[in-house]
Amino acid sequence: MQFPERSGRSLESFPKAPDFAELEKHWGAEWLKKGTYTYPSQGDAPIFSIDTPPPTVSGSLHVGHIFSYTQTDILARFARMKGMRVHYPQGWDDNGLPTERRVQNYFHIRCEPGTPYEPGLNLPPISEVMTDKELAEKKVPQRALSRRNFVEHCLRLTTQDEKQFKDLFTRVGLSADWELEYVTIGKHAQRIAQWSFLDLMQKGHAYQVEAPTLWDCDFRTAVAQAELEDRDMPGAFHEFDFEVEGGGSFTIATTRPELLAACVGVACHPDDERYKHLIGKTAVTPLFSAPVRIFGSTHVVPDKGTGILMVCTFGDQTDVQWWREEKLPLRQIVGRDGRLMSIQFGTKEFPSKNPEAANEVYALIEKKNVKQAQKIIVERLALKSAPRPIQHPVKFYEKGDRPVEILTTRQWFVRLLDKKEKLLQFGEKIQWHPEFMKARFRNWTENLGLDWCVSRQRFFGVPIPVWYPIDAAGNQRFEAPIFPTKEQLPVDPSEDAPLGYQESQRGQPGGFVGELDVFDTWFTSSLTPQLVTGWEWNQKRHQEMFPMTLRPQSHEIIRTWAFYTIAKAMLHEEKIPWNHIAVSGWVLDPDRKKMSKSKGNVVTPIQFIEEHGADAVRYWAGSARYGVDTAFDPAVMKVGRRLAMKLFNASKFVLSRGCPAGVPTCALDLALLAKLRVLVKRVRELSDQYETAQALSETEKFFWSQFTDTYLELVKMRAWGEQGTALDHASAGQTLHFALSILVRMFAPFLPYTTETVWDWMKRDSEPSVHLAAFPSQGEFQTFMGVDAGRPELLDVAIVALTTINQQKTESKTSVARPVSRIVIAIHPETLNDLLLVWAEVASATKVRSVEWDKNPSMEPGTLKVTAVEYDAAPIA
RNA sequence: UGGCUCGUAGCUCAGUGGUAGAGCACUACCUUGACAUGGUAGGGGUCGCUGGUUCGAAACCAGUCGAGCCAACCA
Repeated sequence: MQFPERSGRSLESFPKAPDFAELEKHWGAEWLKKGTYTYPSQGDAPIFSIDTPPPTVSGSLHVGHIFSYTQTDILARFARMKGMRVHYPQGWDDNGLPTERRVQNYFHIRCEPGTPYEPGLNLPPISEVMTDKELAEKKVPQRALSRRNFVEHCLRLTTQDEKQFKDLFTRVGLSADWELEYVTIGKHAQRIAQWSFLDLMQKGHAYQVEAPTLWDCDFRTAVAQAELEDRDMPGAFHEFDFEVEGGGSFTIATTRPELLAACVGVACHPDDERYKHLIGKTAVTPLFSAPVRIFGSTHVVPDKGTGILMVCTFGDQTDVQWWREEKLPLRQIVGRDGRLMSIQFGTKEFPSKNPEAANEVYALIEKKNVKQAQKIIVERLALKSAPRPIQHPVKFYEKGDRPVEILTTRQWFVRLLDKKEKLLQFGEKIQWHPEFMKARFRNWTENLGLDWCVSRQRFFGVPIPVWYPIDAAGNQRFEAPIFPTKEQLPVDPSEDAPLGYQESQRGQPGGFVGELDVFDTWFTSSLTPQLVTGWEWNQKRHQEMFPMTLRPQSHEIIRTWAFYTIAKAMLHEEKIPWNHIAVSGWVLDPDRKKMSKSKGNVVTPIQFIEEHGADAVRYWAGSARYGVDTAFDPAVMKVGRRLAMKLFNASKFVLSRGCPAGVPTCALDLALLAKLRVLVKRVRELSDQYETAQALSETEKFFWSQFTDTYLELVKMRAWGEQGTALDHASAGQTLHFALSILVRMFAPFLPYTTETVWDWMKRDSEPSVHLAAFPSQGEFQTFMGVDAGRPELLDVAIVALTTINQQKTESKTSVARPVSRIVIAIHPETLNDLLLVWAEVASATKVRSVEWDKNPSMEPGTLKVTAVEYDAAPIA
């Protein structure tokens, strides 16, 4: 079957130079209008569903967003062109601490539950009211708002931010289906998250407990293990003596002397000759004279500090472990605000052999923060030596400014520690791209130390759907929580009353109280697959789409997002959430540091889209392999722009030639098609394996080295109809149009604007967008030209001849357009036989009028050498 | 301390057993009827280092140095 006949289009009818900004605007609107990327909910074609990362809506975008989201888009476009039904939603993660903090700063407000609700309150951004300088000088406190007012302001700002994100994502050509847009604070997301909780409760995976919990004193909330990071901080060993009951003493070393009042035990290694005689005896703390038990533990490292140490509630996680194992008492002194609480020595909880002295000392540190308390305690202690400064890693909440404390609080947990093996098995069932990223998941899962704490003492989040009854005596009965029904969801227990109660019973004896905590933001984020399929609220779609096809994400959140999502799918349905996970690398600044807002090295993407065009920016993103960190380099965008420009110009040439009726018959044309056919096969395979950067690289290489720089030059005269027969002319036209159609579609996933423009020039009215066209296939070649009769080596030898003669001209410092009156070429006889089949094209492209062959069997086959050359006139001086 | 990744041209990166590659940058030349946001050519690398396997190693193995990430350690 031939390529349909059509006449050429005059060159003047094409735009002289493309205006990328204009094209982006035009096609962006057109695709939206025509629903080009709308999910086809009907049909038998396989589904390609993407669990897109909802970016944190924090007001600023950087090139890293564009980088990874474009890589996903490229996969989506490949799948769509391969005939799959692509389900490509885009969500926004607007629930959580980063948003809360941004809202606080933006409006200069804070949430103070209990503040009366002010209907219709609509504060302007603080920047419109006063300058940063005024704000600092006047020390204006943040305005306290009710939770409802606060959440309203959060929503106002996130809506505004989301529009910015959407504009940028649209501009860069993401083929997301905007009808599937979602937000993680929306009603639907709340319903999904709360249902997840109820399901976990019912299956016995969730529990609440009053237990040591990681706590951030600034945000005043519990945090999870996955949200911690180590920071290297200065500290100091302080050495001082404990007395032993019945005589004797020993010296302990600690970096946290301020916790002395919270000391509940002393530990040494059971084999340590220096201390093992003390095991079982009772020590007495200095200053507070509290009796504490001395015990042995193999966890103690004898050559660290003094080899004997105090256990406090709680200095670190080892303390928690010892506290549990040794059943030590609880003496908590640090409060939720990071200050020392009021306590009384000489009580059952805080025993002391000298309560008066103890209380006197404690009065000095009461209500002080940890740092101040340390200073005071150190001054009072009889230190054995000057504090010995050290540099040590300290655990911080990743968004916090002070080290986390460990406090005993009532929190909700999801039980995971007993399911490590199963989680690992589920991780194995998923295909990781690249494969080695699976090791990060494995590593994290194997080393998991705590169950997942899912409750947060914050305001802008999904409320935990629980109430607690209040008994007749006015006690809250946490052990008897009341849950909503599925139909009630979503609920806000602080505003809605549970079934069977009236709102007036809130806080009353015999009534109820609503849970105030909200979920960890990952609790909702880990449900994105359920959220986009609809889960219980769209069971048909959920059935056909779960597990989803692909989760794209970056590697630093494998331990959170990927991990929790896998855990949730496993706990709820015993399924993996997706069949593939593709992990993108990071964008590094030129010094190879990760770009991040806190480092101030962030590059905003819009300026690069303006400067180089969206397709050029996409080219940069598409050039990077999955899992590989890439230094930010605008030079790559320039290359992308050059490619787009070349595609425009080559298309103009081809389309200006017309496409006469006929079939490809010339050896050169058949050779090109044979090579193109191999490329198509290769690129289909590569894209199936998520190796899209390689697919782009090979397509691009072919385009430049086999098509524009060479074939187009060789075929020109024949395409103009100035060489060969009418059949030869038709062969050229057919080949050019067919090859262009193939190449345009192969570039379409990478350069959607450029290719759509070219496709628009070449397509018939009835044909759809290039992005809905079929990706090139072997079958298409079969239909077009039947059996593959092409000999690829003929194009190779023609290119070698063209290059060699051009090289000769360059060495002569003359124009390549200069006619050659006579040339002598040394060549292997067999190579000559091939070259003669395409010599007419080579001669016309190099303007050689007369050639003499020096057949030389000692020449390397496939090469040739110019031994003499004469030009028409003297070289230009 | 353990796990993973990386080390190739001035720069950004391809290349997993067979004569070291691309683009950018650099140099020279050329306005030729798709394209000067172009074209034709050119110079430039002991593939971090040391051993080993192999006829043959940038690639495989062992070790080593350096960089990054994830975790462990946190008294």
